[in-house]
Amino acid sequence: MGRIPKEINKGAWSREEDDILSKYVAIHGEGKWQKVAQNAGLKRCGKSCRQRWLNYLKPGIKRGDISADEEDMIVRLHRLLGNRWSLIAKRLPGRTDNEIKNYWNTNLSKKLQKQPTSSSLSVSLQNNHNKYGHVAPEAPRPRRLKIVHHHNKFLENSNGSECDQESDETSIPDFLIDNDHQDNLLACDDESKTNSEIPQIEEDHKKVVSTNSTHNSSSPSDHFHLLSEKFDPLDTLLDVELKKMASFLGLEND
DNA sequence: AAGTTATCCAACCGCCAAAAA
DNA sequence: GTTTTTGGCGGTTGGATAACT
Repeated sequence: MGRIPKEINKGAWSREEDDILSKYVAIHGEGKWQKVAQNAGLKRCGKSCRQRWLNYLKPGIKRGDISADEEDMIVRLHRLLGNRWSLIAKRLPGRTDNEIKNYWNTNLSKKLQKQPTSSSLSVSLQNNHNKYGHVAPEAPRPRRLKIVHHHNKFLENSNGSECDQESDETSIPDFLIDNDHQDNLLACDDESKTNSEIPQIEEDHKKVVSTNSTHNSSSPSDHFHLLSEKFDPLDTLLDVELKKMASFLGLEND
């Protein structure tokens, strides 16, 4: 890890620090956070700068007022993905993993705990609270999946620039790739939730799907997209995907 | 009004994989 | 091939504030 400067600030960021960081990133772009901290004259470690930027300063970040639809999405995604807050956050544009994690720990976990314990989710939640009321992992977390990086590129490139689908990600199971593109699947669970509530990210997704269909769309992932658009068996598909993921991660018994 | 407890959430921490040297 | 650096992630902490007594 990077060396920590002799004198670093900790705790809440001041407005001045925010301004400095915002201006620096606006000029020089993101990345090389250790250098950002040094060159911008911030007495912060690089990680702190990165976190501040990604969670609060970056344009497009929403704060507070998580809607019922977003809440519903979080619950469903958590059921599918567990505590993969970053993956969940990617399905909720403008929301950060930290915010979702906090929201889960302070609101949803309690809410679900109060509900009847008919679902495995509720049961697992009840069994996984530590002394702070936080949710502990339901199982030993697998190592991070490279798909996260793949997805970032995927989305970034889908808004006009060239797509990175031909990168060396072929070793990644298709179901994992599809798990990163389940907006349709999740949105169509409830007919009352129109697709209009699925924001820009789905538009990106649709572009990608249509792009795929222009060449060969016979891959399993394409079938999945087609299925999710034609049918509405959300729970069944979720279960199937959950099992696939669990199998891949070696968590079949969870 | 004052003290105590509970809650929220921004920020920190440690771990790890990937990239760079 | 090895070491170092960087970036990303989820868990946890602790200060601020609200709610309660």
